[in-house]
Amino acid sequence: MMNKQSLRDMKREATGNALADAAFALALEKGLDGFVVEDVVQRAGYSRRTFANHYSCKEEAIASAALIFNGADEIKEWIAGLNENVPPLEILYHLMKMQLTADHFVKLQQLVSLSKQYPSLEPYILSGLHRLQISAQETISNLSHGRYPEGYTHLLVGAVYGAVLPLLDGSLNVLLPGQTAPEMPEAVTLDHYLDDMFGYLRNGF
Amino acid sequence: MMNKQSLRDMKREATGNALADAAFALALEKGLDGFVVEDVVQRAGYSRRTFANHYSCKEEAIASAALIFNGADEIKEWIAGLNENVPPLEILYHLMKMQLTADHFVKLQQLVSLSKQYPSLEPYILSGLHRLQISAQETISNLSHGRYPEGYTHLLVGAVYGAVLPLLDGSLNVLLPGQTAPEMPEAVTLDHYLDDMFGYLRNGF
DNA sequence: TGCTCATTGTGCATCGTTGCCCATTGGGCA
DNA sequence: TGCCCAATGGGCAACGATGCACAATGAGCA
Repeated sequence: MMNKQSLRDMKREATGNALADAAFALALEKGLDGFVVEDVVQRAGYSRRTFANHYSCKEEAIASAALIFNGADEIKEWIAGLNENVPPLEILYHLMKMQLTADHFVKLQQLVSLSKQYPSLEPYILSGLHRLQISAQETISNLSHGRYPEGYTHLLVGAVYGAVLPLLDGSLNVLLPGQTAPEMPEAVTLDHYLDDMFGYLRNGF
Repeated sequence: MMNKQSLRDMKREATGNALADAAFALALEKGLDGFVVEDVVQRAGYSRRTFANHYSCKEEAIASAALIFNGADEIKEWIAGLNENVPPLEILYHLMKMQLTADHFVKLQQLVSLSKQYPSLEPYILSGLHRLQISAQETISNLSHGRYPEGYTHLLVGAVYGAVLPLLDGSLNVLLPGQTAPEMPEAVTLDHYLDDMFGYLRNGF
């Protein structure tokens, strides 16, 4: 149940994360055109050449920050220790609960907000979300070895990630733990919304 | 006046320092034979092979911890910005003041204490001190380009480092900033002792 | 004594990071 | 328009860190 990946892989991932974090922070501080790649690598403590080894441009690095989860190691361990009998929908439920923390949700919102201001970010964000969905899909597929109809798990994963989308673009008012006053009558908490959506899925729509 | 060494060199040094720190901490916690190299690299986050790239054994790593100064970067900058007209003795004085802080002095005392318990440490500690002396010697030599008689700067540096030795082996009772009660009548503060010794040197013995 | 096993030493290939190079791009300015 | 220069992209070699294999050591034990 220990670290499945080698020290080398862990450090490469740490490098990419550090660069993405630095790029994301700079984007929030100075806007997309308020800094250059040199600033990113200087803040993260790497060379410009190394940045190019990980990302093709600032936008890609910024969007990749959304793929960095706080409890990443714990999530990986949990996935590695998953039992084959756990229903796919419950895997997805716990995965969402672990990944979509309040902190991470704020980060996603900031990212989407940035992409409104700088449309060039959008394709990279979409690409990042897509990779998340693919990753979840593979997790599900690896555990349910043909025990479900073709396309069934894709449908599930697609539904879940589809349900998350309105959380991001501002079409829903989400009440975060720190916030107290729900001026908007339609405001819901993040946990509430997820539970509602998974309720629909568990009841077969 | 910026970082004179490359990013690559800085990181290599950081690796060696992290390994030395881990080895030193483990030696204090568990004794010299209470841990193995594997424990060191695991604590520092490196591989066993990397340890071998830096140190030939535990003892060497532990002793090297004494060469790690808190304000290392500031010291290097100060040396790099030194004026040629500064007398060698004053260079040595400031160098000692910057390197021999109370924290570092405690570390040296712990190291010497360890070497009493584990004599195999001693040669590595002596080697480390010698490297320090060589380093100071080179700093002095590089700045005083033949403006002093042959051997004169060596004499100075040797005298200074000779004066430091009794501080380490317990033959002098040194009163540290945190300590209040000087039960021993001969107790002196670190700064006081250094000032006295440099007083002798400035007066030509 | 001979065996086992943990620890260490070391050679080698691989990979990630860095430094250096130059070509290209694109915006600002004369 | 043509020029300059910051920023970028990418090839290449050097170097540090890693993984792996294997030999050597040495303590503990049958």
